[in-house]
Amino acid sequence: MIRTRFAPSPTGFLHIGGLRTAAYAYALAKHSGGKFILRIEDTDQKREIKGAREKLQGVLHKFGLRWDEHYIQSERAQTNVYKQAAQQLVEKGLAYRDLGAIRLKTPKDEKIEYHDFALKKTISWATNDIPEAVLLKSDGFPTYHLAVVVDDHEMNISHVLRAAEWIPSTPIHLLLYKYFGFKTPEIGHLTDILDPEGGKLSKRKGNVSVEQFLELGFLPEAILNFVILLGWAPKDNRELYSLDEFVKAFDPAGFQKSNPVLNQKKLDWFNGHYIRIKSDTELLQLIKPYLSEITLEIIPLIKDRLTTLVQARDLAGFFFTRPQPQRVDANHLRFAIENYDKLIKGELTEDIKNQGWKVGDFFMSLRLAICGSKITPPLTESMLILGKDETLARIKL
RNA sequence: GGCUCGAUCGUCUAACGGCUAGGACGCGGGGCUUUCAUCCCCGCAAUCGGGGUUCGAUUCCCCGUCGAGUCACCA
Repeated sequence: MIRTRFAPSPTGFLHIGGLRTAAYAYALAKHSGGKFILRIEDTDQKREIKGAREKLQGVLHKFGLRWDEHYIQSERAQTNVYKQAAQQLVEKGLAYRDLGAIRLKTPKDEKIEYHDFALKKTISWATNDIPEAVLLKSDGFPTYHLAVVVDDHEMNISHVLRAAEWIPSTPIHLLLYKYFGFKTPEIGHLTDILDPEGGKLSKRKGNVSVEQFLELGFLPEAILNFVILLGWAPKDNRELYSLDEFVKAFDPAGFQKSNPVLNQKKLDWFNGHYIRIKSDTELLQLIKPYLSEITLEIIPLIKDRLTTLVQARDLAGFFFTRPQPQRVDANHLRFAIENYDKLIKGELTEDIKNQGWKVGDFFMSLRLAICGSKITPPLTESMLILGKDETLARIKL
């Protein structure tokens, strides 16, 4: 049975690349009915951030990524498993003490290699190039290298899937598997998501945290769909996937080898798509956090116009807040007031033309007076929702 | 710099060694339309360079170039 894990360190937010890693590991396991494990790698006490773990779990849940088992390394460290493992290597002469820590011993003039199931390639190193990495820190906590090898073995992880930044430390792990006599799991490395400006996606250059995208009003479905297609593609190039559909279609053969660039325009497109396929009542609930006064009758008017949920404020805010008076042709407004009933029935077009006005100009004056913007939902429907009194009041201003 | 990985439209990508290199986003044009969108139609746009191997290279090999990652008692 395939058993995968997502092993983030709780740094306070979930990186968009981390979400992708989790989704791939989840799909890899679930595609064949395996188990997906969440392991919190918090062995660095100095970087401990309170509440980060709960926050991370909450975000994962929003995406439907549910784990079957859950471990916390700092808790496991208290059982001394890592300390004993390191001790064992020292006794076997495969590691040594150095300034209060324990370091790995690396063999001379040998070659070590593994086959990467995501990169679909065998990668090898000369053991002389492998650093004598610290295994156990002087505070008694294990480093990532020791903890990951011990835990993946004890938790029976069959496939390790992680970011490409880990490739250089893989030979250290390979050596440890060998030294401990553990079976080496299948190992796969994912591409790095690149920033449009170049280089690895970083906080500096823009949004990288999933929470941030969520706050801006991107839907989990859209973020997930977008991110799984950065670095993975099916043979038929299908683009729309729910999590379950992705799990069903998942195939490691679809992993890309070269680093993708994050293209926010595509995310926008996915988000617009997922907003549009929501029911009006679902969308109403989703928009409320951004515009609490929003009502169901307004939803159909703005649904096709939203890229993100937060935009509902700009698009529908005028329903609840009178706009600043705009400079428009007073004749247009006067004519609208005099013919209000005909206007909202949509029967005023000919009369407008007979006044010698362009229909578009006339309605733009009204639009500006009522909504305070040139970009608005359909005007007549908006007037109906506002009601005669409020509409006329705004025109009279 | 050492080590490691990578290279198809601007971006995400498809193409058992064999059609006019396909799709999507974006972009341009058009249709619909009282704005903006949505929706529909059309279009622009790519195999990094040089050598091989082969009847034939996007695809396989080598070199170069470019890009990325990593070189902590952080993960």
